[in-house]
Amino acid sequence: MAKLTASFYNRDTVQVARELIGKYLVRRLDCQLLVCRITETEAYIGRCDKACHAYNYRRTNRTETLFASPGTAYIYLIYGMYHCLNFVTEPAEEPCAVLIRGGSMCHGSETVSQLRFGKSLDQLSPYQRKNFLNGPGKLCKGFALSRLQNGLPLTGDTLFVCDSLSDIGLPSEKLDAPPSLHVGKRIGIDYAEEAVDFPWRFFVTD
DNA sequence: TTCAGGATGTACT
DNA sequence: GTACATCCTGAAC
Repeated sequence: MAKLTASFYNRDTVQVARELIGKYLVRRLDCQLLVCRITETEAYIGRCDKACHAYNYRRTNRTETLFASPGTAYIYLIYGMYHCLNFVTEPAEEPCAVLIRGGSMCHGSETVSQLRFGKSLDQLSPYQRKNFLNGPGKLCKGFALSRLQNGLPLTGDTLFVCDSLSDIGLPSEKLDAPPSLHVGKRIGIDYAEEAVDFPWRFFVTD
């Protein structure tokens, strides 16, 4: 299976965040594959970014994973009940990561529906279908990701990213038009002073 | 369609 | 004690 290697993540964090848009996030759960196309990311760079948990190289139990090798999953609990999935970037000891903020479902929808809502796909309201994976907490819940998966290597078989669905033996998507990439300010970091204005969020619209 | 408010636990001061 | 890289529900429009 062709998955992105550590060298993909071992680069400038903003560049990695931009290039992750449109790639496929794959989660192996028991014998099933859950797959979505990544539609929204944000870059966090510890050496200069007050919004980053490891700003100014602050190293605590929670941020330890951010200092790990590029291509490691950093997953933490937020607001007491939700989790956020990040990919560690740049060389080890540089605390940088890309937050995966949202996705568009490709494969395994029924399982994800059960994980998210405890209901079958055909029992969901239109509102629930529309807001299936459009947020970091939703994506983690739907893909069964929690702190148990913190530190997992993205070069393994449990969680990884690939360029194309054919890389994992699924038929390719046919998109009506190549989605256009948007750039903007990051979300939910109003406390971060000058860093609130950094244009480090990337997303596509449907 | 948007809005306010509450749920919830951990890290850090 | 306070803040937090969020989400859901229900009420009003």
